[in-house]
Amino acid sequence: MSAAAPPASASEPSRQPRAEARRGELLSAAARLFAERGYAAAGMDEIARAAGTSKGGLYFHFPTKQALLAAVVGRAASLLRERVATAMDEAGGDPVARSEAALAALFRTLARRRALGRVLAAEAAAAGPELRGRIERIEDEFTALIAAELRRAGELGLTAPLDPDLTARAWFGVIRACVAAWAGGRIAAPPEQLEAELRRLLIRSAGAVPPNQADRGGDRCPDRP
Amino acid sequence: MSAAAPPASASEPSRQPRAEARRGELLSAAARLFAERGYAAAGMDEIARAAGTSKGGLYFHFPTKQALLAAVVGRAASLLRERVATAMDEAGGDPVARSEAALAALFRTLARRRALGRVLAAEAAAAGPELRGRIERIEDEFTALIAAELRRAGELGLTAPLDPDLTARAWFGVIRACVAAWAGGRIAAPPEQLEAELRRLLIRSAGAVPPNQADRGGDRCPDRP
DNA sequence: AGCGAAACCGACCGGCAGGTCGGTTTCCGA
DNA sequence: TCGGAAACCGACCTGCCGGTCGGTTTCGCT
Repeated sequence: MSAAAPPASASEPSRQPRAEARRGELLSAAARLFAERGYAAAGMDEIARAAGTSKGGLYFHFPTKQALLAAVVGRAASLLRERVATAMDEAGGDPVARSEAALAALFRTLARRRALGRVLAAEAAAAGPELRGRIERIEDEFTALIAAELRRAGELGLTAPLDPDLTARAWFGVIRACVAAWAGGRIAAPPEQLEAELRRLLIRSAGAVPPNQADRGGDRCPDRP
Repeated sequence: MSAAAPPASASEPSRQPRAEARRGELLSAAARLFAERGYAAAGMDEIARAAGTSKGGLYFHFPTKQALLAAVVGRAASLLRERVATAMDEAGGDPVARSEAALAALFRTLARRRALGRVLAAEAAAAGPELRGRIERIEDEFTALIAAELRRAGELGLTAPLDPDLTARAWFGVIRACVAAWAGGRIAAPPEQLEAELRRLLIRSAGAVPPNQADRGGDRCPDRP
């Protein structure tokens, strides 16, 4: 990865970029099939076919099936990371607002691409302990991100007394469960409405002052009409 | 289950009861191995060995591997059903108390036998669509149970305005996520403390009056010191 | 054009695990 | 004691799927 690197001019679809693009297609197809039929049930041949290539072509890019799954997971994690970071950046400095933004970004990203959620939530666990460990690490990462905001919010007196880590974990669980139920058609509401409802629920669970009312001070009962 | 039933004297380990007992052992071993190594990775021979029997003996009781998993899931569901029903019964008539009790029973049962949770949460999804459907049905069942209480509580003015179904779903997700994290050693707190913290969190998320304060009337801010 | 490497193909292999089956043991009722 | 059925055993079979490999096409570069 040292000598052969071209000048990286973006408009030149030479060797490396082309491979990269194919790699992406393969990952998409793999994610879809892993989600639809499960890790074990999705065959390498099937995945290759679905991506418009062959088994050999697939094995040219990924040395093993586990590596393929790991790549799928890694890419999903990167996407989530990026979306969440952007959303938190745009939310400004208020920790409650930042938490809300992070959760919303998580929700939207997972809701938009249900395959991603399924793979992260279930399939990866069935592929051996090391993958399971990686998934847990990713979950811990986002949990810690939110917990940090919650801790700050608590110190500022913006929430009820609570355990930030546990609360963050709980929130993550809520997002996952609701996205899963919604993706499975077991919640009829449109995603925007769902998101709004969830936002209220989560904020309430922290006993938090909604960010747009924070300047009003200590009123802790925002939900009373 | 109609003609062949013996007089059911509990002290007679004749044919049927003996088989039933072995069946139970097989189910336990299967649950443990499915949880530990995953559905795909756990072999029938291995399961049989772990239960102190042989492959043939195992196949005498269960026609196929999927059937075995289905039985494991079914038994887990029965256990949960029973525990939750009992807890709700004992909680009396107050819908908030009943919800709390149901959640607590869910939490305790899942926390006590982590294998059960893993199988329900992850492994079953990897074993084909029909099993996945059954799991979803079970989840829906408990969700509906809690949603009904929440709806009643809402009508009685004991909660903030909320969507009962969504809230119940969210609660279920919280339980699952926290039990999973705790079972994985990623939450250090002892289960009792965890349970208490979760209880507070969930009640707060509904904007509910804690049941022991319900008679005091409309005060909706229980967490204020 | 033509060369070399990257990218791709698909027939084939080998092991593994789910499922089978004939035989054996265990147990109960008469 | 004995007959027969339920319960159990484990060697064997078989299809499937992850992985391999020699060959072929595509592409960039000069």
